[in-house]
This record gives sequence, structure tokens and C-alpha cells, in this order.
Amino acid sequence: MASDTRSALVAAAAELLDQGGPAAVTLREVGRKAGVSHNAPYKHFKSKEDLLAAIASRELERQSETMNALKPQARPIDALRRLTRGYIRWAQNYPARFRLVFGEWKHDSHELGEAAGKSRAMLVEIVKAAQDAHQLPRGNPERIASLLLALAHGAVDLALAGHLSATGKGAADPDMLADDLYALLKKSSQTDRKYRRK
Amino acid sequence: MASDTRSALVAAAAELLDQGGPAAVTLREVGRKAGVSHNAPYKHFKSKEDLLAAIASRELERQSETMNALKPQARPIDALRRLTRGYIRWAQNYPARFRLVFGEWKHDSHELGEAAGKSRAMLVEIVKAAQDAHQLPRGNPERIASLLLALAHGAVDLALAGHLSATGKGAADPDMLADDLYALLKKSSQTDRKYRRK
DNA sequence: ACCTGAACACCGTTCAAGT
DNA sequence: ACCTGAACACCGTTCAAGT
Repeated sequence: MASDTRSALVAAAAELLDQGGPAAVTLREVGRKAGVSHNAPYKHFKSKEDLLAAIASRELERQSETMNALKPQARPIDALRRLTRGYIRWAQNYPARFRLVFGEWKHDSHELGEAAGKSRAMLVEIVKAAQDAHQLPRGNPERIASLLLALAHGAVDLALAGHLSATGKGAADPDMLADDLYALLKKSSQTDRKYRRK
Repeated sequence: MASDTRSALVAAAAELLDQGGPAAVTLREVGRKAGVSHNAPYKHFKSKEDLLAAIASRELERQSETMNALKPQARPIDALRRLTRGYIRWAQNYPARFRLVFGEWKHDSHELGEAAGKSRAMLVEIVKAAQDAHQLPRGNPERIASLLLALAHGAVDLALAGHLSATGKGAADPDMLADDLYALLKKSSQTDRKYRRK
């Protein structure tokens, strides 16, 4: 199914993407790197966009693998924090892949949506566990997962674009903002507990 | 300073951007729309990227104008909420401009950074006012402004990419997530008040 | 100072042809 | 089924030349 040249093409394209952004991913250069002609990719991908979508899918699958490997953790809230940090690190180390995964997709790529859904489901599970341990406030776990994801995503995207760094006292990097949100959630969950004890 | 053809070129380019994304912004089409030759843009902009940066600057300036026009509001917290909603609406109505403004910039465009800083400063002022009225928790106002901005930005970016819509019960749009964060901040500021009264 | 038309190198995509 | 080489249309950019 996943032929040898196909994955070689994806790997070559990902390398070019990291080095010079989407503009550097030319089918001619991809072919050269993979040792085939400049239009051999058309036997494996419908178009250049389809090749880029394959990179994005690969990235999302790797993310869910990383999430699986990271699961066993004493406190669920610590697993969540670690996950958040991992997400931020990934975006900062591979900004081009990060932007590709969350960029616009005309050919709405069913495969991509499924890979994203899988990661999401795992995230929601950990949120539920943290709620059961009273480390997160009550409420719809999917909603809280979205809140955490949106903040981490927005913080790192702004940071990459240089729109976050107020130099000096107010300076905040993505990790700090994530910590702020976790602190707010913790405070809120403590209020929840007080109610529960009444 | 802002010559007539220059702004005509920017307007034409913005229109093309809205219609078909950055790929649709070809200098030939921009020239045609503005009634000049396909390389007249080079007398006003160093490159295509420079033209795109001009669109981004224009957009940021318009944002700070909108913020100025919106300022007089009874409760500062309401002004903040309105600002958040405006930001989300803008991104949803003009996704291509939104992505352009927060995309990557090689030629790091000093002009762009200044326009962004101006909007930021206004946002921080309103946060301060809300803190003084005990509608937001204490703490560094720049930090809280970053938190609000990061969440709104991340939520709307995820929504545009289709990575937010868990259908069914857990479904959350950007406005709902912003409301969640405001609720957490309100709760936290009430705890602050209790401390203050002791 | 601003604009034009021709030209160059490069890219995505298609096609006829080979194994 | 997979690959190749030539060809086409298009694009960003440059250049010589015009006002």
C-alpha cells in the first residue's frame, strides 16, 4: 500500500518544506531527492497539494503515536501539561509543518480529518481523567479540550509570527500562557470542590 | 507619499487575495485590475512579498482604527468582549487576510511590526481599565492581554482549518471558547476581591 | 519618477511513449 | 503499474527603452 517511492517522495518533500517553506517544495526538486524524474510524483499523488496533504497526514499520525507513548503518567493533569509542552515544542521546531497541518485545504482530505480526530479523542480522554481526579473543573470535557488546544495553538502561532513578544515585563512565551490557563482552571476546579463538600 | 496607483495596486491585490488566496495574487492580474502593465508594481514594491506585506499593514491599520471607534463603552469588560467578537468576525469574514497577517515574513517588515504594536497597546489599556474595575483578575495586564489574544486567535485559526468542530455535544465555536475564558477570568477576579476584603 | 514590452528562468501539469 | 522526456501555459523578475 505505502510503496517505497511514495514514502521516499513524502520524506523528500518534508525535508524541503522544513528547509525553505512550501515554496521550496517543487516537484522537480522532490523528484531529484527521491531519485526519480520530476513528474514521477503524479503516479502517487494527484497533484502537488495532494503531496503536501500526505506530509500533513504523516505528521498527524506521528503526533497520535507520540501521545500514545506518553500516556502512563501519575497525575492526569501532568500528562496534559506534558502534552501541551510537546505540542508547543513541535510547532517551534517544525514551524513549516505546523503551518501546513493547520493551513487551508481545498480538496478537504478525508484522511487528514480522521488523523486529527484520533489525536483529539485521546486528548479528551485525558481531560476526563483529570476531571475525575478533580484536577480540572467540571463541564463538557470536549469543550475543555478545545479550550486548551485553542490556547496552545494560538499562543504558538502568534509567537511564530512575532506578534506575541512584548519585550520587557509583559513578555510571555507560549509555555507561560499555557501555565496561566492551567492556573485558572485549577482555581476554578477548587471552587468546584468546595461546592461538592457543602 | 501614498500615490494613487500604489493604493490601487494594494486594493486590487487584496480583492484577489479574498477571492482565491495568495496563489491568485499574480502581478499580472493585479496590474490588469489596476489598469497598468504587469510589472508596474515593481515601481512601488520591491517584490510580490512586499506587495503582500502592504496588504497586511493596511489590514492592521484598519484594525486599530476600528478599535478606536469602538472605545466608548460603559464597562471595560464589555468593550473587551466586543473587541474579541470583532476579531473573530474579521478572521471568519476574511480568512485569507487573517492568515496573511499572521503568516511568515522573511523580509521582517518593520512597518508591519509597528502597526501590530499600536493595536496591542490599545488592547492592554482596556485590560488595565477592566482590572481597575475589578472585572479581571490582578496581574500583569500585558500578560492577560496576550492570554485573551492567544485564545481568540487559536480558536478562530483552528475553526478555519476545520480542526475545532467536534460535532454534537462538545461542539464549540470560537465565540463560545472566548466566553469560557472570560468566565474563568471573572471567577478568578472574584476570588481576588474576597482576598482584598479580608 | 513612472511606465511599457520583450525576454529569461522556473514551475505545475499533461501527454505520448516506454518497461 | 510505474516511470521518462518533451512540451505547454503561467508566473516572478529583470532589462532596455520610452515619457
